[in-house]
Amino acid sequence: MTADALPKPRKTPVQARSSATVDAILEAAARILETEGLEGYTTNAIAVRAGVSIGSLYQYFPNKDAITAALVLDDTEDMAARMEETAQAYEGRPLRDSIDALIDNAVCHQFDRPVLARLIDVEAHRLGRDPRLEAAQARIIEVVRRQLARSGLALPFGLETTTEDVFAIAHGITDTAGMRGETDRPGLTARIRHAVLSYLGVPSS
Amino acid sequence: MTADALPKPRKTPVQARSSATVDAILEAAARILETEGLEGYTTNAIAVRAGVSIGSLYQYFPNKDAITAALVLDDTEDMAARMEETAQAYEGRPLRDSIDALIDNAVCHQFDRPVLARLIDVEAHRLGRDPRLEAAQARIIEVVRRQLARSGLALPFGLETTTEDVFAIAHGITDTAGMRGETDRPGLTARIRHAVLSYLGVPSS
DNA sequence: CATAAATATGAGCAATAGCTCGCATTGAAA
DNA sequence: TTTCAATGCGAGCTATTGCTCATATTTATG
Repeated sequence: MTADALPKPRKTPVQARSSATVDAILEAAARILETEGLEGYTTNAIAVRAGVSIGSLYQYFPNKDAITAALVLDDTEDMAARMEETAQAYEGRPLRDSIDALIDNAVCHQFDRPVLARLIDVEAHRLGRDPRLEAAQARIIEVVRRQLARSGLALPFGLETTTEDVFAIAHGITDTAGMRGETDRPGLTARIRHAVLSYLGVPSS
Repeated sequence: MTADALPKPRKTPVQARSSATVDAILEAAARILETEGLEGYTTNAIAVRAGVSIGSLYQYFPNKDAITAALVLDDTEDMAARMEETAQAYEGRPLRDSIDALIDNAVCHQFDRPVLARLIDVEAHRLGRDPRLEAAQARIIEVVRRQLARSGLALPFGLETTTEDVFAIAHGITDTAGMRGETDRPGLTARIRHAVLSYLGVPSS
């Protein structure tokens, strides 16, 4: 018997094949959420689609919610990284260009997997607060807040509220379009840009 | 044995007490969704909170989804009725006033029970198409579409798309605010009005 | 090769969900 | 009052789900 008698924490992959197992599990979980919805989202189904036994799944995730939480965290951190890269790439350029690029990021992220994005959102709220997730979310918000702060615009409702509303507007339009199965991504981006820029009081191009 | 041997369809209330039972079930279902979320949303829990036996519940609803569907339909039809009343009450008045009133309706509807409103939305999508629900949704959309059509404005993206976006913008902002626990409803209404009016190209008041 | 840690397996358990069905009670019509 | 349909009841069946554990296989290391 080893020195550790705690049954709670699960193993962290150290060999290559176990990392592949974890990846396969998360990938399968995402695909099931996307294609079957919450109904078919069971641990056994995830294991089967991942080509992994149910026992292996539970060696790396203490419970089902941990899988979902990992999915949410990965998704959010990925988004944060993209937003930060985009903001840096467009540094010094006019506000309209950088906002365009950021919107394109958000649309790209949520538009080609709309069902998955929506369910991840729902589950994230159900799972409650998580420090790592909140940190990733804060990074995303910070990118936009900094853009607005540097813009010199007379913001309609203060920096915090305006930032929140810009996200809400973009999220609302993208979500609705995604659920309706719209396919015209450039058109969608144009609509969001118009909504955001007019909200900010930037004259339309 | 009666002439009808089909076990599928359930009874429709004809006496007063059974109508009360159905109401209690729907009320309990809504409250559980609101306070416990989808986790605690079980048929047995609904029956207990309604003060009704599980057997009675299944005399009026063929399955669990039928309860949810009734909840969604009631909610949507209620909203449709309010929107139509408001539109009629503000007929002839300037666009800004009627839009203000309609937004106030939507905010009022979704703001004081944000969790319930969100879950109803999620479930509505999961349940798929239903003619009666789509009819109620169409009534709501029609109210706004008519407002926009009569306004004489040069709409940014055509009548259909603009109507859809106006809803999406209002929905997005309200949803986010509701989930964050914001309590300043007049402020929220002002933000939505600004977002919608600026999107429509109406100069701010 | 020998050994032990890391990894993989899947039958099956405990808990719980949705739901049925036989029977009791209530209400209304005759 | 009698009668029967309408309504109400809840123990418990069936299916499924999250999850465990004893065991087998693979890999790293010396």
